[in-house]
Amino acid sequence: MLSERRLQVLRAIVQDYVGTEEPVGSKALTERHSLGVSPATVRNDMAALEDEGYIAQPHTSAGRIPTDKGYRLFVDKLAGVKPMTAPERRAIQNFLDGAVDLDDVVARTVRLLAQITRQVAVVQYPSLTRSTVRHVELLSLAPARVMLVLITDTGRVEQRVVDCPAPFGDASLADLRARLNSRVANRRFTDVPSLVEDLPEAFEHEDRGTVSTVLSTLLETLVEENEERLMIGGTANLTRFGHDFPLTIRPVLEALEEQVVLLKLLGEAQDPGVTVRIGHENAHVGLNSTSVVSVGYGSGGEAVAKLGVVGPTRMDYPGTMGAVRAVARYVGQILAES
Amino acid sequence: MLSERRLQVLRAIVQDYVGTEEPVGSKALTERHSLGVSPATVRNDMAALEDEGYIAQPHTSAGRIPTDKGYRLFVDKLAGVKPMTAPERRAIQNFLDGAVDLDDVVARTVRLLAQITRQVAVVQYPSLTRSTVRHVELLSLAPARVMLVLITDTGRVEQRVVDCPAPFGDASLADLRARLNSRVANRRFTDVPSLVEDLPEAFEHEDRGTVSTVLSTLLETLVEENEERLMIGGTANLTRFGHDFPLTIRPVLEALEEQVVLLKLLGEAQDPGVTVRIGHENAHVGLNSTSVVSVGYGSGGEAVAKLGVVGPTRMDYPGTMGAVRAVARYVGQILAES
DNA sequence: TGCTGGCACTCGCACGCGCAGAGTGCCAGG
DNA sequence: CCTGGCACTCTGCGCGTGCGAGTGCCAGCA
Repeated sequence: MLSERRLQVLRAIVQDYVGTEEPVGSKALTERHSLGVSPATVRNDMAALEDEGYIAQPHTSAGRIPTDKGYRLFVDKLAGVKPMTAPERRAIQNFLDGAVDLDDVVARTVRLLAQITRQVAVVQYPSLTRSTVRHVELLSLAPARVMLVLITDTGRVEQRVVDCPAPFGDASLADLRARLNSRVANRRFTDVPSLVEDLPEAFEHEDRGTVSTVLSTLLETLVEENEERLMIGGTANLTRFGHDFPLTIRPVLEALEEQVVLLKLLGEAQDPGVTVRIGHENAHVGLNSTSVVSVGYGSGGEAVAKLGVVGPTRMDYPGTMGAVRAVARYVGQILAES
Repeated sequence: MLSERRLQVLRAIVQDYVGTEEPVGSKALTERHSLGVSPATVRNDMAALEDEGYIAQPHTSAGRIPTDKGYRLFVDKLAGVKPMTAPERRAIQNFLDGAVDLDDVVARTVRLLAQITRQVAVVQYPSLTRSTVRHVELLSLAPARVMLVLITDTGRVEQRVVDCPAPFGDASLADLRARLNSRVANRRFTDVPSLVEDLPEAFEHEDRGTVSTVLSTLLETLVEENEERLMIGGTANLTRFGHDFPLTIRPVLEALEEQVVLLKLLGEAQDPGVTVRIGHENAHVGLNSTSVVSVGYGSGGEAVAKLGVVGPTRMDYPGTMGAVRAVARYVGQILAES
């Protein structure tokens, strides 16, 4: 167990390193933080912290930098979430209030997050699986061709063109539309399958094939998790990463383009609050030198999607966590209103 | 006017520089290209080319590199478009054929372009203004709230929520839907305003306000050019840019995030064929060290949107132009089929 | 007139060196 | 258990040097 002072030393190291981006030595520490002890004592503490794996020195006779483990301890025990100031909160709200539709909300959120955290922002579109159906619309494109439009409570719209096995009359179409909506409107996606199960039986024999086809397309759309989209922004902030560019930045850019990777990354974080994954805690190797700060957001009490930022492990965790949390909160509000 | 051989020398310089990324000297030139003359002669030619501003030397006693003007001449006069090979074309087609909807087509196109050209790919979504209306759908969300869904012939879907000045009955809604569609279905966006102008007059006085509101929202959606979206990919390829990273890459990333900038960039290119903008020909300063190769694509004979790549001025122009043209062609085919 | 080989010249770059500065570990004393 | 002192170890930086690539120019030749 580490003594209280040693924890303070670790905290000071993290803070200084985050600020200066340079390895921090014992002397500088005692000067900037009033620890009440001499550099020599701090050196002993640092040696102990290094033994425990919380800090490391890039090379002999350089200062120390925190390890992933050190950051982890810092985040868990040593630092709270720094709340946004009132003006900041107002600015967030104002900026998001201008959004006209879902795409715009997401786009603005990404910009905003990237701007306040000065890092790469990732915002997942409100997920289909957890939301409810607002409306299902069926349009006849051709005698045997129907367009299915699904509108969710978060304002998201998905459309699919369905090729029917047989021509389908407008009357039948209207019938199906009405029955479908009366059953599934305002129901959760997960409930839909059982709700429409017996729907084909209500139709003439000749129409049943088409109805089944439409229904299965609907169900596919509902569960199609890999259709989950996300938007990223602020990649230019990656240039503030470090000095050893190409090697650091490249895998990160590659990982960011793999939406699957990002979705998985966000999905893994199951905490109700802000989740932080530091360095090697990220499964994807390209992100081993980054930290991901994410949180769920949603229109009601429940989270329908995630958002977060990707930045260097050397980041301002309290500030970033505060920003992420605040933005998520306001996005949730916006979604609830619309 | 430059002699034939001097043009050949310029061509050789461009080709070598693109290949090696290093300033090319007179000796290396005569070795790699059979120009039939000695290095000394080539040196004289190079001096002439430099006087004319086609090439430059980074510092005295280094080889020459092409200037923007040199690339321009190369593209205009010295190099054709290198067509894709048959296997490459098949690969493109196969890859694009798997797409399930418009988003998927665009996403696949971006990946594909980025992969073949090894540069940053930009694909504009099929533009609203030039396409035609396939269907307009109206859904009642609440008594005085209507959702407007616009479906275009390219498969694009736009939706807007309209707050009505007065409650609007389901019968009126169905009426409006029917009238609207009979007038605008399969018409070009530009024709829509005049087609719906007198529509409110067909309704009861109490509904006219709502009808007007819905119509003006529809018109807004149609003309809302800034809603034009685009998708970019392959940003990781920026890391192959050069050695002096942060300075070069940062403004490019920033420019890429400014969709407005990119849209303007693509919009400026009005050529029917492949357009190349080299270095300082790009209005945006962040892109002064890049070249943009773009081309229009579309489902019919007419271009409905643009796509292209952004890369270093030192790029393989013939190959890139060939790839861009080929991809655009196949995307057009896919859109026409669906 | 235009091409060629030869030659002197100019730089940029990589290398090696030495020095200063920062930071450490250890130890003896309070 | 803390502190001041001391010897030690690195890294980064400035500097001078040598090398090599590449050039420009010139005189000779077809």
